[in-house]
Amino acid sequence: MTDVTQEAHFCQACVVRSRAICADLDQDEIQVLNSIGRRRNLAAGEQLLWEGDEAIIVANVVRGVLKLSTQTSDGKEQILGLVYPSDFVGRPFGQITPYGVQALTEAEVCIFQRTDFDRFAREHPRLEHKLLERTLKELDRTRRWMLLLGRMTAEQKLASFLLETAERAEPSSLTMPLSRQQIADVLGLTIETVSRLFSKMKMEGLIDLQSRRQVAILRPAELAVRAG
Amino acid sequence: MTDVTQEAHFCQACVVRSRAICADLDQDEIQVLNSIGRRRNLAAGEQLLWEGDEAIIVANVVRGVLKLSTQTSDGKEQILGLVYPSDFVGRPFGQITPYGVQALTEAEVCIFQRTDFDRFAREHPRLEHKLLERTLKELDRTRRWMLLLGRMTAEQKLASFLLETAERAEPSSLTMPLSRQQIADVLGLTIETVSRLFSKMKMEGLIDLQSRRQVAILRPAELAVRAG
DNA sequence: CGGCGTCATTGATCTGCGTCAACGGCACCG
DNA sequence: CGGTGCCGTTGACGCAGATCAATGACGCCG
Repeated sequence: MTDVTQEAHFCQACVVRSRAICADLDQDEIQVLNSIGRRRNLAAGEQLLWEGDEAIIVANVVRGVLKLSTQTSDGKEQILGLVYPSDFVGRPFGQITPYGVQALTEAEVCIFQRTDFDRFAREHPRLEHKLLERTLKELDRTRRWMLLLGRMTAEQKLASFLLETAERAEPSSLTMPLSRQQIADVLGLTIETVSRLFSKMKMEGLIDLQSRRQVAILRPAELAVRAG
Repeated sequence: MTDVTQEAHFCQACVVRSRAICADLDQDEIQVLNSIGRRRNLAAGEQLLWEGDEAIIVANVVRGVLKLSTQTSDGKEQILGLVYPSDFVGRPFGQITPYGVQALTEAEVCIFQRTDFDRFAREHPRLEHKLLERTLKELDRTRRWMLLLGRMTAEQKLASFLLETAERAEPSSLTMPLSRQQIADVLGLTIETVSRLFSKMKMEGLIDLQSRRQVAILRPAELAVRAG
């Protein structure tokens, strides 16, 4: 077996193959894509891309959770997006990475040189179409988040966040990939406010906190009411 | 002359032709696109799309300014984006319009049935590519806006907004397409806070207010400092 | 097991912005 | 010209959430 076939084989066994942008590609195309990509493991906390750097690479997420984030000149952070397995990160067709990308958990990504990826994409309309649909969805999600940031109270923000996070995870008891500070950075709040709200919601029986990262949603309907 | 050629002729004379997503299309393609689109004038305040409706149409903006907006269950509005000539509006490849679209000024748009447009786009990779690049840029812009909404003070927000609006318009004296309330809805503030900040900035000599809609930026550098 | 560092919780206080209310200015219209 | 209505401005006040500060709960490592 050559290296390429080995890698192609690897690609076919890829756990996110059917959900990622590569889903529609045929056998030959996958092999080409494979030859320009490579796997990389990231430790929790490891930075994949730095805001403002040249946009050298793009990637598919295979395992783990990453965050996209930026900060104000005085250092306050805002998380712009969370990225889960099968999601795509990076800025194709752009010179500059407009936000930082960092692993929140141990993670695995499938990396491409941006220029290689751009060329491949332009030659494969089906891939570009997938990427377009994904980008449009991401834009919708981001705009919903804007409503949250601009017009919701702290309680509405946290309730919305918990419900959305729960959707991503297995039923009932969910393990938060985010620390309190990171949740605050997602919602445009401070860590103290987030912590107080967790305590309040626990006291009111909406949620249970088995440990700091283990949250159980006890009354989703009531939580939805709080989310507004 | 048939209707089609007339319309094709019309398209070539289009003022946004070179900047809109149709820019890369050749003569024949333009004619096809033309045959499935039509012009429409909108009065200031007229609604083009309603949030939550079926996504029936998409459009290019030819003239005027439109807003994309949504609201919380208790009626507070958040403007999600402003759309200028040559920009694209609507949700291709989606079932539901995720936000309302309303003309802020008298406007002219070039409308397509979404299903027609989707089909055309899938058959014309160059158009899809344009649309992808545009969507990626819009996503970048939207994410920068998230930082503003989540982490900036009222003054930083307004200063940023004024600078960005000035970029869009002719040098020096700019005519705001937005009312005070709409500016507040863009920035996630109240009309009173916006009004107070305008007064404060005028008093400090940063801007001049010739009339309610006429703003002149006197000290852009200082404004940039305030924007953070 | 104990000491240390990190993260989270909780309390006390402050403040930026929202809320409520009154007023002012400009356009429009009879 | 004066009335009417909308939009914007300004002031007084209150509160949600930020800030400042202390304490608590874990995990880690020697």
